[in-house]
Amino acid sequence: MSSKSPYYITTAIAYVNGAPHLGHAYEVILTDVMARFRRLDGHQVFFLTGTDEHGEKVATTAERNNMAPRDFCDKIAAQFVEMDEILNISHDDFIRTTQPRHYAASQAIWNELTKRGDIYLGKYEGWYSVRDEAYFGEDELNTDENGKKVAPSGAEVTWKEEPSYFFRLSAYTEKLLAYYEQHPEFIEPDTRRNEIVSFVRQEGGLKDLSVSRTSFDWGVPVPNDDRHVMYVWLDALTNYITGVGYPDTNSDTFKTFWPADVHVIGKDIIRFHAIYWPAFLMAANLPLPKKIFAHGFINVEGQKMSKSLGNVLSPHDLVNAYGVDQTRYFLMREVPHGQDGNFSHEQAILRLNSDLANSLGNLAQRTLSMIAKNCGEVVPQPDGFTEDDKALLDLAHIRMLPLVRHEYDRFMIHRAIEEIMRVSYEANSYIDRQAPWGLKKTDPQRMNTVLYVLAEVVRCLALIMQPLTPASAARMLEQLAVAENERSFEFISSGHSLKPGVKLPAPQGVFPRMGDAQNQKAAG
RNA sequence: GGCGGUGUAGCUCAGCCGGUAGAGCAGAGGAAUCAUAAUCCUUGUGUCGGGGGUUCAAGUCCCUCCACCGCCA
Repeated sequence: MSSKSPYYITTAIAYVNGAPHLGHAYEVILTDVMARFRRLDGHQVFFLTGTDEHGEKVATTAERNNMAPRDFCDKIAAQFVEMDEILNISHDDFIRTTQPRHYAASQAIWNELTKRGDIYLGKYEGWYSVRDEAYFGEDELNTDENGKKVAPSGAEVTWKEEPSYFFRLSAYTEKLLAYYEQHPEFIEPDTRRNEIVSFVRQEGGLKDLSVSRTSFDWGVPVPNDDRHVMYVWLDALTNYITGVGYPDTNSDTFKTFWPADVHVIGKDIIRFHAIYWPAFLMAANLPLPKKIFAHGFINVEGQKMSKSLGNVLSPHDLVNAYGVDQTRYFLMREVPHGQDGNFSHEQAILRLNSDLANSLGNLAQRTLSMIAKNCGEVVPQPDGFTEDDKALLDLAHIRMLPLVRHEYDRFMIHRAIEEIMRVSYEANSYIDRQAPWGLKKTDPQRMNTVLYVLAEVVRCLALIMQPLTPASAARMLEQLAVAENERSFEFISSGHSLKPGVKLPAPQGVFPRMGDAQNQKAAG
């Protein structure tokens, strides 16, 4: 197809402890938008998402629901699969850590680490919190009102002692620091990298990491010692290589796609991805992913989403209220690169109306309906372009894509959207300046040219909107009679302009205005 | 407590290596009427968190203080 480099992008795999919420939706949409952009831009893309299903917490939750862990996981995993369908996610594979292929990969990497001498048997003892899935030092604990010891999170802790395998993380302190130094783009945004570097630089360096448990059995068995199951994070992180065929490092997928171009994750799990994962990979003698991108969280009406506040939004709520493409667009538009974003119904309506309905949707509609009424329902024949025409066409054909691509390269989707909207504004300004409705009587030839220019700009806008609003962009392209195999970004050029005389279907509005009805529905 | 970040128009944010502030939305006025009552044009006197310093010149560099956030302890 093209000589552009393959592109491997992943979401974090979702922990199946609970149902999908808006945060999961945001992450998978962000990743999907990036994956679609790269595909349309000529890259061979592999987009992996999935679910993380092991660990004591899942086992406990399953038990509380009177379900076997596996059945419980099946149930929740199905909800994530369903969410991806609803959100029109274009993943190439959906991995579950309970799949046989993943057991094979996890045990293989374990064996590699062992072979390398980086895993040894020791003993873990300390105060353990099931809820946090973590041990705490005596000095980290607080005392609650009943005089009981609790974790910093407030979770109950119990004294536990268990034999455990350890990963020699301490041996990687300097190697990791050197890697961060040599690859400043490895962790983004910068503020997250600063945090990681200062953590790794801590006095005494990194401590070895407990990587197995004997106190429960819901996990991948440790090879040659099945009293132990592997630590969930070692198991979970390995999904990124399982997905491309590990342990078969000679497979086509592995050779093509590893190392991954980017792991898209939430800022809360940066440490696992920016410290543990590269250390594991170094130990297994595998190349490291090129980038860890940590996104922020979505607040709702200015407040953190939380069950106790009762303001948890499900992806379904938004999709029902605004539509799939609108939900995708709003989240991408309103959450700046790596920062937290805010969702509010008022803002959603303002944004969706002003960007999608008023500017872009209306531009397409006014253009197409004038063509339908005045040009015999076919692409009009242009007749010589003026400077004004050329300026707008150049913007759409030549300048827009590089500007947008530059922002995508940096995960600045909100900025990319601004660049796209700028073109839409320019086109609306042009249409008023040229006033084709007035030319109808005075100069029909010129009217045809103006409408042709507009239709051509709408075509380019629809093409570049595809990653963000795939279904709506497709509808716009259908209305312009653009064939499905002519929708990649190489068609954003004057060389692939609309052919005059081609019959066009009846225009239909693509981005409806949101009114109070939607607001009510969403709030309820 | 340590490290890092943020604080710029009503709202969300841009402002690279210093040269006396910008964009979108919202608001106001006008034009137009092809279109989803959508569009276009015009319109922002903001102590750029406070104070001090360096400089001919500082959101933009230095110091300090305040507020908020993140990571670590």
